[in-house]
Amino acid sequence: MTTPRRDTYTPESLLSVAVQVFNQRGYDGTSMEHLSRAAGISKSSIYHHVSGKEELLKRAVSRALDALFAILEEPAAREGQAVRRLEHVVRRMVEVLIAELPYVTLLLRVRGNTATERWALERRRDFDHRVAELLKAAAADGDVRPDVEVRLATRLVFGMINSIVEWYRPEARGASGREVADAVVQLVFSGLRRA
Amino acid sequence: MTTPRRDTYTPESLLSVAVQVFNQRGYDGTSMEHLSRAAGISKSSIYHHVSGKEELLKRAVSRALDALFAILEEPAAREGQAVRRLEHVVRRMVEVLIAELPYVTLLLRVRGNTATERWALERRRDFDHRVAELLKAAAADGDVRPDVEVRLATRLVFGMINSIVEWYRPEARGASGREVADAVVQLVFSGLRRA
DNA sequence: AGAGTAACCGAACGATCGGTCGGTTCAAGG
DNA sequence: CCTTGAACCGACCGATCGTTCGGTTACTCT
Repeated sequence: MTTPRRDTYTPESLLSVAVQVFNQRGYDGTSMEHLSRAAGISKSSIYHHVSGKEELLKRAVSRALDALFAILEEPAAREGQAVRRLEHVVRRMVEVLIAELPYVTLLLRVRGNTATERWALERRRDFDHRVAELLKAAAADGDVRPDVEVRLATRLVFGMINSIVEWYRPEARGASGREVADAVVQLVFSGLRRA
Repeated sequence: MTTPRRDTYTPESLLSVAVQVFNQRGYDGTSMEHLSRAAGISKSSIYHHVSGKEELLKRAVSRALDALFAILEEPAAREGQAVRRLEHVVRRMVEVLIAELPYVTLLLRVRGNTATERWALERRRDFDHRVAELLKAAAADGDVRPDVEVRLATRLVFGMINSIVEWYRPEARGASGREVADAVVQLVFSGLRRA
């Protein structure tokens, strides 16, 4: 059993600092100098823990993507009525987004300038399609209102959920993750579900 | 009457090129070299038309903000029932967002790294508050459902509307601006309005 | 105590950043 | 035709970018 040295950075703990700075300044707007100041170690020391700036980005968006894809593997997302599965996925998306807030925030802001960013965008599209198919299935069951296009509705619902990263702050106890998830489900489904 | 020389850049026509590149690569991820290549003139020539990179940003976000604030001055946004005024503002926000798509897109992505960006964020907050007060008034009238917090609902609705910039492409004729506006109003108000 | 090594540092690398400068091109107006 | 000035250019500026390197510190293990 290796006892960890005290007070020292691991790739993971360094990542949590870096992601905060990335979200505040933007990935491109963040220099390694910014990161070193925020971490309290020298610029060159960062390279002892990670291979460079892009590895930090890759680790961050991977964490977010893994958490999102895990939702689709949950039993409640795989079994039962499509509209029920959709509701579960929507609720869990909000919860995951809040639980992994800084990582998902960063994921939602990548623009595609580097190979890592383009890879992240591609995996995001995969996830979106998986959820869109759920909504399509619910529409085929006749469980959602037919007067709004499925494709359009999917995008608007994703927009509402993803926008949470723009204002939710866990430290300011305005609303818990569950309360936000309830509100989103209310708003989305009282608008979507047939009256 | 001064006849304009043909084929030459004005600050405005240069801006429309620059905003496209800003939106594709991100403001910080865009160098003057990128802009010059996209505009087809040399880097130094850009400085003949505008004072620098930040002026391009300022012009772009100003255009977006002016268009948004103009909505609040429209008669239908100032007179009548609060819930009616709110519906008008929501619909017009979608229309303005689509009409001025690249400029609003850039506005919604500023992070606050420069003075111009912080100024834009401040004006955005002002606008948000003006709309939030409309929703609050509609709630006081008893015209929106009481089981979702006004503050929370405002943010989620803004999130849905603003997310349009992430996927709407005018060239691909999927849905017209009016169709999108209709869908948003349907989704927002069939969830908001008391049954 | 001595060896091994994780953690860290300052200095410097070539590249690129936003921006400046002196000068050239070219079409309009007298 | 000749002057004028808008439009444009290549070369260059100091600063900063992400990254590398040689070396030092400090802790663990024997």
